[in-house]
Amino acid sequence: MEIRYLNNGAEIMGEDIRPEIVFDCGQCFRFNPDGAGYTGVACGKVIHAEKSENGLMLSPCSKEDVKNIWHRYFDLALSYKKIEDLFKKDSVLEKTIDCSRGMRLLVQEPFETLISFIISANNNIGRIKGIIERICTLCGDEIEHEGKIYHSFPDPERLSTLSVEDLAKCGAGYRAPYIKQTARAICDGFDLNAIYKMSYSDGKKALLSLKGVGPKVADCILLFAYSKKNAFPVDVWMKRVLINMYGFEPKNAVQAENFASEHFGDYAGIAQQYLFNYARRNRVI
DNA sequence: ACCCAGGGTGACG
DNA sequence: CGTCACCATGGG
Repeated sequence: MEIRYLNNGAEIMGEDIRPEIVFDCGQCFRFNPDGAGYTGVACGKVIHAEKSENGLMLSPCSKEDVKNIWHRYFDLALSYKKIEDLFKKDSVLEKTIDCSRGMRLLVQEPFETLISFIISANNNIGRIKGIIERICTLCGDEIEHEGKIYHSFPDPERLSTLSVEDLAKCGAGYRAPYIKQTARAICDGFDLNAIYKMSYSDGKKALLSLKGVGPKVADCILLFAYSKKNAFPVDVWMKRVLINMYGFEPKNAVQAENFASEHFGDYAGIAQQYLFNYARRNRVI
């Protein structure tokens, strides 16, 4: 992996990273197609990512931004080439590689991931994005980018200024009180940073104590914010994958962590994302 | 009108 | 421990 710095951007080379896969696979909700690439807000900054001749161009992006933010956010220390080679050994997973090539699990901020996946419950990705956007517009910080105003995801204190009614108006529905209560719990001292150091199962136990967080949402947070790659979230799409592609009985296709760790090893969570992406894009039913 | 979406909660056995 | 009705919302 090599990085070339230009006037206003940084070009990531040596890893096949495809914005339309990374930003439209259901792991994050704040990026949208823009020109030849995607623009979104993460870590309090607006960033545009698009495929370049030699790799992935990030802009605006200084050398310091790469060092302090994007190297971590895009998990650039991890090469996906060997991982894809491993995936080829599984005949089902092998089928997902073509349509998921260029995938990369992001390392997102815990609070944003927590609230976003509370909203995700029994919801679809389009609506989830809309709800989050309206919440950010209400109480996030304004960020100007190329003449447009974007909004950061609010911190726990700012989100707590919204009432349950405000959240409901954003479209959160019955999840509004869950968001309110969980934001309050973080303000009152629930330590999201402590989970970085916890094992997968201890982290899951901690997250499950928060309102609106069940097993699946906890797995998403552990995978997408804390990089716990043994997390294996099972939603309706993954149930279909487990039943139709791996021969699960429907009643057993709820929790599959043990199967995943035995079957996919250290990269179970990444395998999950390849499978999820494949199922959604090919309408596997 | 009905069904579905990156499910969780609370009640009841 | 497992099961299950119920939960807002909007697009297909």
